Amino acid sequence: MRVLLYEDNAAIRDALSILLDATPGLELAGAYPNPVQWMRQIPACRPDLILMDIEMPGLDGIQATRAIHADHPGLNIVMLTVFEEEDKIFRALCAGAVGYVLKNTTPARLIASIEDAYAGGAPLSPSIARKAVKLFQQLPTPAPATPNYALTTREQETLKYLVEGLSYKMIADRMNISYETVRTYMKHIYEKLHVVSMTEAVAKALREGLV
Amino acid sequence: MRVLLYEDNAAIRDALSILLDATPGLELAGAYPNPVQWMRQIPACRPDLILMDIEMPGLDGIQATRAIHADHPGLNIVMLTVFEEEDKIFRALCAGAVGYVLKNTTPARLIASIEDAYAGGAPLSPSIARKAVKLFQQLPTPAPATPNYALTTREQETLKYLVEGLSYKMIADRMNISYETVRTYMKHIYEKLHVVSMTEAVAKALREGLV
DNA sequence: ACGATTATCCCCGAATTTGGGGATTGTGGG
DNA sequence: CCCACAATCCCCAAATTCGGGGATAATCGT
Repeated sequence: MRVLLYEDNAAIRDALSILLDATPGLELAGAYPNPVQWMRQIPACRPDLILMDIEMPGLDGIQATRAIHADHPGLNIVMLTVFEEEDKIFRALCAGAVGYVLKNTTPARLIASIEDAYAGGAPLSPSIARKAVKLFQQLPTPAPATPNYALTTREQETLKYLVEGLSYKMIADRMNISYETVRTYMKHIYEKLHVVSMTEAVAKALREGLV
Repeated sequence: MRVLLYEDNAAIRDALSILLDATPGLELAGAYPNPVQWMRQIPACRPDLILMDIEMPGLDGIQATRAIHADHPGLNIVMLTVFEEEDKIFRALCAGAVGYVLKNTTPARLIASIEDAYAGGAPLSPSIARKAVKLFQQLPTPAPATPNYALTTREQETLKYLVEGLSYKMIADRMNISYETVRTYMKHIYEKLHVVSMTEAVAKALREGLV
């Protein structure tokens, strides 16, 4: 299996080059500090898999992944990075990466991930996998099926203001009713939503689009 | 760790019950042929994790997952099934499952998956992981960059529990730190997020995917 | 016309949160 | 070696929320 490496840090690039080349079954097809020249390098190196850093001067690893994936749909691209932000994970996977491993991964695991990707798997560092799964949960639900909590109009209004971060007093003010009435509505909301605190109510309202 | 099992096939249910109960560190909180009565069973069994079959008479495992996840956002649900269709995988993960393991998994791997899920991982059978990643690539490419609030690890944890609806006391308990420390973290979170109340913090965290 | 529901308001006591201080370790960088 | 910063804990006082009562008036459906 031929591996092409894009990594701007020379020390890391060299270390990985040695590691890859020393591994039986793997062959270092090339190693460059950035993927600007990928259009020439890929045909020249004929890699089976690309290890791609995210932060590189010249051309962003995610953009490069998108471009390469569009041009070579069957080519496996694995992101190799220190970033754990959901945003980057999401964009990298959408761009066509099949794996996402963190740089603190041990050499043995890194090799395993490469082989995993080549074998049709999806190597994701554990913490990454969890974040990726969480991203699904934020997606527009295929089958809405929003439960009916039967909140009255005023209760819904109250909940809306609560989600905006207002306190009981401020809500009372905004709705031109007394503080006590807000309290009453909140009690009803808590019963109907099966929650016992403002935070739970806000979380439930946002997650289920009640606002 | 307490595990609740929903599986309609009596033979499989019994076998898994025995396996789970025989595993050190695991405790079988309950085992039922379907999740119709989950509203009563979950408070009664107080599980840390649920193993959920997909095809069950009475109530579909995915729908049940959606409902349970809406009501108990912090509860880990792992799908246990024979289905490998992308459609079911997608819907299950969107519904709130954190893992998806196939029934041909060995007992040892199944136990490992359960522990993985409880530890905050996302146990996916290899072929499932690849399919899940492919689903991302079919998605539109939105996702603007999220601002960096520079929350420390512990502050992020605190925020996560806050979004789950826990009080300061409960968070202190869960994180094995004192109430006062939680207070300190909350003060920092408020400063960094530019909010002044729990509700605002929760709303901001959810809306900007900080959790 | 009667019961159910909605919208409004009130009290008390207990629990929780918030703001504004301080303090002590340990760690990593310059 | 010193400084910044993360992680941990503490106190006080004020503001806010929560649970469990109760009450009045209007509306609505059968």
